[in-house]
Amino acid sequence: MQQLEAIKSYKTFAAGDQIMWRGDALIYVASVVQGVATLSKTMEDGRIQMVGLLMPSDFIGRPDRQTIDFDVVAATDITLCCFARKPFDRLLDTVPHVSQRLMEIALDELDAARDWMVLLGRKTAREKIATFVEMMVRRQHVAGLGLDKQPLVLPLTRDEISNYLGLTLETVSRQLNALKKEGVLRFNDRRRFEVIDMHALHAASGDDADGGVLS
Amino acid sequence: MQQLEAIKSYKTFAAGDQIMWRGDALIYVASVVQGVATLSKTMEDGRIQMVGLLMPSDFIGRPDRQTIDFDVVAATDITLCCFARKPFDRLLDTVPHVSQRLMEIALDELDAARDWMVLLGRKTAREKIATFVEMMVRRQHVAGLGLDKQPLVLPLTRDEISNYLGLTLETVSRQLNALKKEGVLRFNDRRRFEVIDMHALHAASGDDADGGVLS
DNA sequence: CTCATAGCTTGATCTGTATCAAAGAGGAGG
DNA sequence: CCTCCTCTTTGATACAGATCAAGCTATGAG
Repeated sequence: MQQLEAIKSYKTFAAGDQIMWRGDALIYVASVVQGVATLSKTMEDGRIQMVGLLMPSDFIGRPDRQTIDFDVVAATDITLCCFARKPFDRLLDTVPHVSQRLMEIALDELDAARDWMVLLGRKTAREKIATFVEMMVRRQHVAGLGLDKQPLVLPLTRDEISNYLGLTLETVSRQLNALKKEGVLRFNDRRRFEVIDMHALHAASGDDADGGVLS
Repeated sequence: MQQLEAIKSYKTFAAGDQIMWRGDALIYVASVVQGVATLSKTMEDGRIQMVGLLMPSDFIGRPDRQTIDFDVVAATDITLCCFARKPFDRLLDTVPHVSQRLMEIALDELDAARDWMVLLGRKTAREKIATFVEMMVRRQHVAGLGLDKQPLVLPLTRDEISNYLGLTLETVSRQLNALKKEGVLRFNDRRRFEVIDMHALHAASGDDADGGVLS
């Protein structure tokens, strides 16, 4: 792993910056140190679908692939820990443990993508929003913060959320405000919120009871 | 690779048979020799979303994962080439080429899942159907059949297609018949069809011009 | 402090797809 | 050849969410 240390460097981007363009050569791989980035695809006529959300500890890059097929954009100010592609690939060939870890990451992403397919194809607007908020809660807890760290942050605008969930921004706004009115969420400002009724939130998500969220 | 030969066996299933249940221990990995199987997830209340379609040459199984999180069902009669899990895993540790190939497969699936997310989240019913039919054309060509092999087969019922595309069976039926009426497709029976106007089909898919389908 | 602007909310209306309902094939088994 | 039974088609209607259209509210620049 000392070899990895030798080739790493940090890069920062401001909120809104494009980190990589669809079709770009993948000249480095990186992991997110702090901040949030979005992976998204745009159709010819401008319709956008987010296909992933990168948060601290997430990884960008794919062994043996030269390009990526989506845009990567900084949603907030973000710091990446980057490894130049060439030496990283060499490392893969020599250290089996690294490539095993990458396989795990790829399979985790695949599982997440499939869960998202259920959300996009079959869930109602309400269920989509509840699932999204629950995910924000879970991921911000995992990010080393205490279990009762409140308020939490919505790292995306209403418009970005709508592109993640396959909705319009108006529908996102209405559903979020409905959850507020019902006393499930409380907002300090547009970005900062607290979950008042975790049980109701989960019940609204359409997911199996006790997915282990509260454990 | 002789080691792989030594541990393989064939299994067949009839159309409709459940091949693996969600949560099942993954006691073998397999590749599809012939026939089609579906991967799908069912919500508590019965809503179903297909998250993948296995056709000849596709692979089931994931290194280092003990269970799967979706159902695998035979859509047609199907033959699998199976490898017992334990010896297969041992092989992974000793033959790097195999695990590289598995990584490629996982990344291909991830790309496919992300494309499907765009379809589910942003495409209209018409675009979904056109994309699906185009995919059937492409995959049946790849399966070693001549480029002009017609008629082609729809290996799924209208109901199954609706679960793949995030629609209802009625909408699938209507859209398919609309394409027929417009002279884009021709049906011999419910399952066998020909593409009359490939260009119109592609134009209706919502995908970028010339995705290399016709080349 | 004031303005400009990007993001958000809220209301009215429209529409694509779901839902509900019923009847029409096609194939398998007797 | 008839009879189920499953799959499919087709029509009528309902509704969730999109679209269109104002306003509103933070925030950052000047």
